[in-house]
Amino acid sequence: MPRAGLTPEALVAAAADLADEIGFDHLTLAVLAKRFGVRDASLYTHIRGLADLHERVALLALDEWADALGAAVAGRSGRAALSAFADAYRAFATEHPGRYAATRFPVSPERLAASAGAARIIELCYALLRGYELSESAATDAVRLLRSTFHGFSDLEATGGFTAGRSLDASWRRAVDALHHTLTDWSTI
Amino acid sequence: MPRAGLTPEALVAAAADLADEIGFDHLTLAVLAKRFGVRDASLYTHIRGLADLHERVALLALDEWADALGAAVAGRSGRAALSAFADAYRAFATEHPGRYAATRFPVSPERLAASAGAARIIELCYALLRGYELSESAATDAVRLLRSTFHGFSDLEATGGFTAGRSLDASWRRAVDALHHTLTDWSTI
DNA sequence: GGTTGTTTCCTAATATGCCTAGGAATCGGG
DNA sequence: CCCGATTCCTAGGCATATTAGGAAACAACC
Repeated sequence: MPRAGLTPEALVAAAADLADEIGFDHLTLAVLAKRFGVRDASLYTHIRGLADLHERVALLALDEWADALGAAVAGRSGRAALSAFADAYRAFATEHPGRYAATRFPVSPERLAASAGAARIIELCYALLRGYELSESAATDAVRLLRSTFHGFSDLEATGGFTAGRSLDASWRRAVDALHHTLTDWSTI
Repeated sequence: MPRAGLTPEALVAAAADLADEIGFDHLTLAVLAKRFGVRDASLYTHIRGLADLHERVALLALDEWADALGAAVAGRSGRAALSAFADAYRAFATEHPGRYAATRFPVSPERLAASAGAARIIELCYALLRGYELSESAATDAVRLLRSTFHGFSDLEATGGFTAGRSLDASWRRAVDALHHTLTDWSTI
């Protein structure tokens, strides 16, 4: 019987797709192995175990997400950049729910530092604020506010937390407008 | 050997405490049974299974949370009510991480409707906005914004998403101030 | 092309967790 | 005291994660 030709990269990519299909916490070694026509024990040649796979998927998702966010804000500034960033943020969460859930998985500090994704996203947030002229400590507060709003909305939307009949798109746009307004008036609040 | 005297209520209360200690997704029937000095199979007389336990803990947490939020806003209005609500929201999330995680567990619609907790929390959010004079659709957008910001901040804080050195309390206060400002200027944004 | 060493994948086995079936002990009402 | 109902138990099945060790495929070298 020929070999399946597994690699850590192929496993992680397939696991990320699988997570988007069935949910990050339903991601199991058995179903991942089945996707490659292989026994689950065979995966241990390429990954250390389930926890390792989870971390690798998280890092992959953070990288892909950073790419998407970076592309969205490229060539834009101020309100246009904020809006594009926000939409790319929410789009990633809704189109890749498994990957998005993975980004909240607690990755070990060493691996997180070794990978660029997470830091790039934070950096993009700070870059977003250049159009609003904030002090350093204000910028940290503002980045936390942006991330809280974006993450909270995306997470509540993904987990069915919003039940009112009104359009989620409309509420989202309103939230982004409100953030722009807040950032504009930051020093006078 | 005398009986352990289990009841669904005792099990759910202990499960909620356990979730706060070890995390909602590490909550297991084996460790819950051990806490009562009982075999895991014995729990099935009182609960239907793990999924049922998860739902019951979620409903308990929603009720307790609604109580805390209701007490915080009682007798206050406007900015003071918003601030008290926000602090009670975050305090619940940080002091009861397992219960807080449980509130995001997808409970079946029937049970959710049968219990008052979730609806009371949403209702409190709307009540919070009476001081700001918003139209009906605006109120829905505003409630979604409030919940997004509160949930996003609490969740990122709980999962270690904030790493900058600045005080989280200070950033939180700033976020609440920003929301007050947004609500005040809502119609002009 | 054959040989040899390495890597990949397999089978086998253990541990833990959820869950069901059926039996024994305990409790409470007569 | 006894009888019915309930509670808790043992035993077992199934799924998953994980380790150990063996066989087959691959690759490099003669």
